[in-house]
Amino acid sequence: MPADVLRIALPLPLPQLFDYRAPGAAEAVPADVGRRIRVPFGPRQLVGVVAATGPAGTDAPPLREALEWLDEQPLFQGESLATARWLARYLHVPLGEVFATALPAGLRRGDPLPATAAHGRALTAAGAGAVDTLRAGGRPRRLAELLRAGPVADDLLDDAIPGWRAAARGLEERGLVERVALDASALPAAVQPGPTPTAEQADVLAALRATEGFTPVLLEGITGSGKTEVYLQLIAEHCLARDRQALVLVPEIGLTPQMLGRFRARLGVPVHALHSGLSDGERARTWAAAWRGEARVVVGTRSAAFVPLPEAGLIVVDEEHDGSYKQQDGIRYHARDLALVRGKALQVPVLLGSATPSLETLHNARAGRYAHLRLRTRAGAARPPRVRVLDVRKRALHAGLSDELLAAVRGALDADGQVLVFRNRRGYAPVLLCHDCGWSAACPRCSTDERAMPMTVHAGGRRLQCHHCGSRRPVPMACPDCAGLALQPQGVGTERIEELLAARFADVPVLRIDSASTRRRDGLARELAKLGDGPGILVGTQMLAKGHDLPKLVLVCVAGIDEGLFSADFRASEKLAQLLVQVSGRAGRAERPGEVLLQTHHPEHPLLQVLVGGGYRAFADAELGQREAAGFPPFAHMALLRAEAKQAGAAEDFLRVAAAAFNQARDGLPHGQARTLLVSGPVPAPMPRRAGMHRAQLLLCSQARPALHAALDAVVDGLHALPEARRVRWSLDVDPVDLY
DNA sequence: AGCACGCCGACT
DNA sequence: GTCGGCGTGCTC
Repeated sequence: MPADVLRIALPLPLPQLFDYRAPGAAEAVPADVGRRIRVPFGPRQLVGVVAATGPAGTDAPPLREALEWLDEQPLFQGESLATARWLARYLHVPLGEVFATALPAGLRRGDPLPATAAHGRALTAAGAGAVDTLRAGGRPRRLAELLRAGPVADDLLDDAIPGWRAAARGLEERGLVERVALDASALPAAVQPGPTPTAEQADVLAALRATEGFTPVLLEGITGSGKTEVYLQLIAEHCLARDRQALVLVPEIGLTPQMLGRFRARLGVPVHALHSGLSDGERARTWAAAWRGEARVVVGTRSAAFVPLPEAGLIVVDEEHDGSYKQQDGIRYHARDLALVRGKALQVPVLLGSATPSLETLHNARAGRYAHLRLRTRAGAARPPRVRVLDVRKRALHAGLSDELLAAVRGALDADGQVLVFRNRRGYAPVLLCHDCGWSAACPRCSTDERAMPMTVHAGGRRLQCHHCGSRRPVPMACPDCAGLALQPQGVGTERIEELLAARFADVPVLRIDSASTRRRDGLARELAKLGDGPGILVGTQMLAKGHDLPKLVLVCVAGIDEGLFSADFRASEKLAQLLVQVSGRAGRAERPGEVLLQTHHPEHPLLQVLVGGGYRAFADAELGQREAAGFPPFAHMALLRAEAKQAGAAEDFLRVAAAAFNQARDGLPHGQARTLLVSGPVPAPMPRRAGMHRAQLLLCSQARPALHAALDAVVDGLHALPEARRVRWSLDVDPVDLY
């Protein structure tokens, strides 16, 4: 009988596994599944993960031998292996790409799993007797004195004695100091006591304590109601006290040093952060520490949804509605949905927290699939902000701001308060227009069928930038069409608002916060520190909707949301409502009452009426009704096949063939299911030309998830082999959030 | 994907 | 006369 082969998942956009002989003429055994391995692949080498072992195919040519094992133990095992398989099937992407996405960069490249035991230094017996012989005041002496009380962790030494490593090396050579591994549980556990839970928090905690096994819970709590306090208590009780691990997912801009500090101070165990600002080495170490069960609390952004949890006790998804949980390129997974699938497999509670739950989650809660707990009052003395809609029709506007709004800003500053001015447009002005001939600056590489995309004016009016492809050029001296000198920036972006406010309120600091000023991870904290405690103004985009606490913020002004009220995207209303509620929630967190001004030309718009009159719940009720009537998610399920090509027409050609295949697959479905599957397109993408590529898409929609997935199962693998596929870049987005 | 092979335009 | 453009094909 021929020996079994290794069936390996490789990080390639190909649907199949690749077969190899085990390295060194060894047997391939089932225990190899989940181990990383280096293999030759054509002229290069790749790192793959063993997906299965088994007999080689009958017509198989002689197989190549894999080069080397990279792990003794499988990195994927049990739940993590099952979840990777599930995700590959659900998203219809190759398993190898899921493994690659689940691993931090270092491990993906083939680095060994890093050591994670915390290390420290200790005095040897000889060292203990020799402390007083060292030169007083010198670094070796200070180090030795510090170690007299017992071993000290390396990272604590970093804080205590800068440059201690050189001193330690000297002492180690003389046999006075040694490097020791520290038991994580032996680290000092200085736990800061938390506040006494409010009555509401106590009720919620009681309900959560009663959960057993997999329990999805929506924790709907208004801003300031103390959701984080509930997470902390639950982690302490449900995980740490029972010797289990906790995973906390936060949105990209929610993971601030402030919030990590709070976790660290309260939990008394090492809290591991996982986010894009870390080095590859740090990410790999945290992943390894979680894999070994050493990391008891992991707080991270989207990709942290993949960390192994061999001793899982709880998963928290904070701000579960946040768009940053959905990966928008590569394998397009949703971290919240992944967390739910893992919670089910791991048999642990999954806590979804938000002041403005996504309609998907609300729908699930209402259908009884999730428990639904609420926090309706702000903790402490804080009162909810007063919201006023400012009708600015026929009013004079200065950089888009009305006199009434500016007067309110003055009032707030005079009362020693801070003000946030929110505008969802970056740059100086969205359009540059020639007042003489009507020419406007457009991006040469991006356009819809009807019109080229306008370029945004930046840098105080000196530069043009395309927000779709990023291309830049200087603002021309004269109109390229008529040579006139009447080029005028039209419309208002955050830069222009900043310019006006800085001129009007020269006595206070005016800070603009946007993706440019906050590229670095600590950028936001740095910027906000400039504001201090005194009166001042923040101008910015949705980056300001969450993140740092701003206790002195008394007034939030929302300027120019009118574009958002009339967007074609079916999720635009939901996003706008969430944004308005989130940004409003920033006002008046401390003892001062806050005020919110919504400046609009459409005060009668139903979204504003419902939101201001009945709050987010009323909005969500109304919106869910409309989604149901229109047959949109969460009452239907979608998949979007996107394609782009340099050649005009190639994307459509590919999608036409795909559409035919989907229609054929639909005819093979049971009648009840087939009727619900709708194949629409191919149609040009909402931005048919972007960065020089021609783009089109095909939308699949069904009320029955099984029908949608049956069609995808039948078609997607075959798309790889289509001749039409060779001329295009294509990708499938299951449960798309954006339809473009 | 990424890499090799292969067949047509402007350079030392 | 070659360097290099990217179309096409293949990877256990």
